[in-house]
Amino acid sequence: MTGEYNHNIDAKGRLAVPSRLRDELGSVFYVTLSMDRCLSAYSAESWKQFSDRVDAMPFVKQRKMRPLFAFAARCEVDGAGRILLPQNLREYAGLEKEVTVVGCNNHAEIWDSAKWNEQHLIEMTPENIAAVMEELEF
Amino acid sequence: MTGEYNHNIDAKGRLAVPSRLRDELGSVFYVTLSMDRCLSAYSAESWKQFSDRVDAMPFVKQRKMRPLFAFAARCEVDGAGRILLPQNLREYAGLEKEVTVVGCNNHAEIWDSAKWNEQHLIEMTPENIAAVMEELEF
DNA sequence: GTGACAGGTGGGGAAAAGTGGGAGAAAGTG
DNA sequence: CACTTTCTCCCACTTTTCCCCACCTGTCAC
Repeated sequence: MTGEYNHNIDAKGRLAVPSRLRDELGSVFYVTLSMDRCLSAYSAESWKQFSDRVDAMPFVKQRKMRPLFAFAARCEVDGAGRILLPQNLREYAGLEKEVTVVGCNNHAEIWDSAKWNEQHLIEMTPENIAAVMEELEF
Repeated sequence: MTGEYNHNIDAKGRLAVPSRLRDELGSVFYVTLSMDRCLSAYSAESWKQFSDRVDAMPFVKQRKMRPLFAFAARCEVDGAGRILLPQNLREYAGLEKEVTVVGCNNHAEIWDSAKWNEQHLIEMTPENIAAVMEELEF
């Protein structure tokens, strides 16, 4: 998944899934908390991979993963290509109205646009790109 | 199972099963004690897995598992999608009226809402999420 | 320039979920 | 055996959700 997409959350908490990402996310996918106070969306397939992996962990370690499930939402896209984001997730990520959806290879991230713009500035410098490629090792 | 759901226990000790979890828990499931003074609900299927596993343990070890069975309740959901929580379980978890049901991948947890809100604050910080994902290596 | 189409946005109404309470059945108690 | 208490099934009400339709806007083709 690639690209940056600006969308608005409407009064009911609905967010349009960018059409370019719709195929890759599928008609039912999962959204959960992520670092940097943003949300991450995973296709049903990669969510299953993830949850199977947690299932295989020892009991005590499973408990630590609790927040990732407790605050995850199973989202079904409606006829107009939108999902309903639960209020607790919106609050966590500080989503009010303007939202940026960011393609991140195996998942998509959902940011408050203002917050993304800050992050964006940091990440989009030649210096940072150089640093990133340094880490690539191939 | 995913998500956070707030419900009220009524005067008769009944609790509505969140509709999003109903399919996964099934029409008959098991509720028992858990850590952190909350209750855990397991689908009939995963309860059987669990009890089979205990069955396979050496006798002396089985005895230690006794409380998990002694205080477990087999719950049947009624026509309105509710279960009846036995008083001893409610007392253990300090459930009065406001209750939060939390999806935890392979089971659901039932918390007193006030207690969950405290836990919630700890688990839902970006720092904690970052630490959790660190452990995942996903 | 204009029409057609696709993507995105907004809102109303039917359906479902959640909540509360009453009456009859069952179980426990003196 | 009578009485109380608990459980369970049923119905009614309120709130929320979600499904559907309509509109708006930008893009592309002609």
